[in-house]
Amino acid sequence: MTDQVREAAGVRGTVEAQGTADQRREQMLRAALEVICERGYPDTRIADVAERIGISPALVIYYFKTKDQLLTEAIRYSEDTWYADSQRRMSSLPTAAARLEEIVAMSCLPEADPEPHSSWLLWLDFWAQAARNPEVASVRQKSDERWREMITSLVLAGQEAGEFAEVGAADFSICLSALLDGLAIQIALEDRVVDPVGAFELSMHFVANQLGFEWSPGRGRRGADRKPRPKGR
Amino acid sequence: MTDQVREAAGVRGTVEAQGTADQRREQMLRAALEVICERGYPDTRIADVAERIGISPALVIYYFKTKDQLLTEAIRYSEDTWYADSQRRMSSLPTAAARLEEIVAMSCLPEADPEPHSSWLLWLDFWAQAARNPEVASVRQKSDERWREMITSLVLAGQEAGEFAEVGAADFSICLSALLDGLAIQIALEDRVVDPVGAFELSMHFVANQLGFEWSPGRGRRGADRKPRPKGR
DNA sequence: AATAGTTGACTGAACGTTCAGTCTAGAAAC
DNA sequence: GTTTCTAGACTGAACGTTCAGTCAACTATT
Repeated sequence: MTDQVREAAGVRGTVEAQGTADQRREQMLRAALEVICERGYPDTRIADVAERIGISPALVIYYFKTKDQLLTEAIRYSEDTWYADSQRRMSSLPTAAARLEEIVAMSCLPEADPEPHSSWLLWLDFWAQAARNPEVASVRQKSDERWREMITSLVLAGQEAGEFAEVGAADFSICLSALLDGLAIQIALEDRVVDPVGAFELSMHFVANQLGFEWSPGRGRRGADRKPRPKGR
Repeated sequence: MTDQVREAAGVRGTVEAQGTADQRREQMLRAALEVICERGYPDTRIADVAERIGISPALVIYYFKTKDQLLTEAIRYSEDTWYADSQRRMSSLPTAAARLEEIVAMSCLPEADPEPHSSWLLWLDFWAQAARNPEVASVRQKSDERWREMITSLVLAGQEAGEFAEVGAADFSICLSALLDGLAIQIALEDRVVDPVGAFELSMHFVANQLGFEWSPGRGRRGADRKPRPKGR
């Protein structure tokens, strides 16, 4: 886990004074995200973050003036990472339908998150925090807009290509993103009746139904019948 | 506000030693909910709750052994109140469609919440808390099951009455509740593009579309064009 | 009907802990 | 030799919880 850092640092030991500082920051941001996932946003202490990467708490304050800054930047970082990742995945897929499916999969299925953080729980804290912390609120607003725009333009592209029916793209994006958020809650909270795969298929049926194309669980994607996810926690 | 207590206590001054204690509890629970809405679950201090009703913090601990107990009971209380309220509303409506509409309205439109707490934000804290607090988690699980069962049985009833098309009631309830949760997030966070009325109509279109009945915004309900909700906060 | 005993609601002050942030000074880099 | 990075000790404040005791209202006793 700490090897990522060394790896990313390159083989050369020196020359990277400026690089090193940036790496330190990222290292802390990642650590912060891990702690937030485990303990929750409000219960995340700078001492936890420091301990996780074996440095002193004072150093965390040295890099981020305050705890709040560390945490809000961590959230921003997570947000950007996720978005970049989704862009990367989109770009390698041919049809609008496939891209939409990928988006839905990213929201429902665990698997290939950006690295080890399972991040689902992060959203819950993220939302709760956005309610009172203006900084976080603006990150969320932007993130949500980005997300909906992504869906919207995907739908429009699909419609131009003749893949999708002519429904209101804006309304559809609001609907789908809300549905995915709602399902994400259940998944994050490990609800007994809403498992990731079920949520994925439910969402895809909704999408296919609304946009008027055919979709069935099997397909090229490794989707439907994955390994029987670990049940208790 | 404090008059509720006197009112509920009845005109008689004495005899109510046992009643008084229960009222105190409820008074504290309500105060706790108010504070949670304002400051958020983790930042709610027992001193806040005490101050709000003009008592000493020690008294709060006297009634609830710990802060945690106060807060979890407050959530349970809120949950039960909401559920009871929804039941009450259901019972006075004739058709399954009308009841479903009422449910959707309760999830989207502010207006007639159980009293002053606008409670939307509560859900966000509720979910975030459920992620790590087992006590809260079990309250949420039950609450969600109740909620979905309510929808399910409503759908089944509507189908038997010939109001609705024959779709899978269980899947539909998962879908609708997720959609409503997702929209609730946007409403709570006052997202620029998802206002309560828009969310309500979006949901109803979804419902009507899925269940195959006609629905248009106007109707008997005072729904669509209400007073132009206060924008900033 | 006055007195003493009992109980439950309630408070103020204090304790103990936890934690974000500061301060000082040493080590490393340039 | 100055700047950057780092750690350890420390501080100040916030806050949950404890505790000893007050006050008022009943009950039982005489």
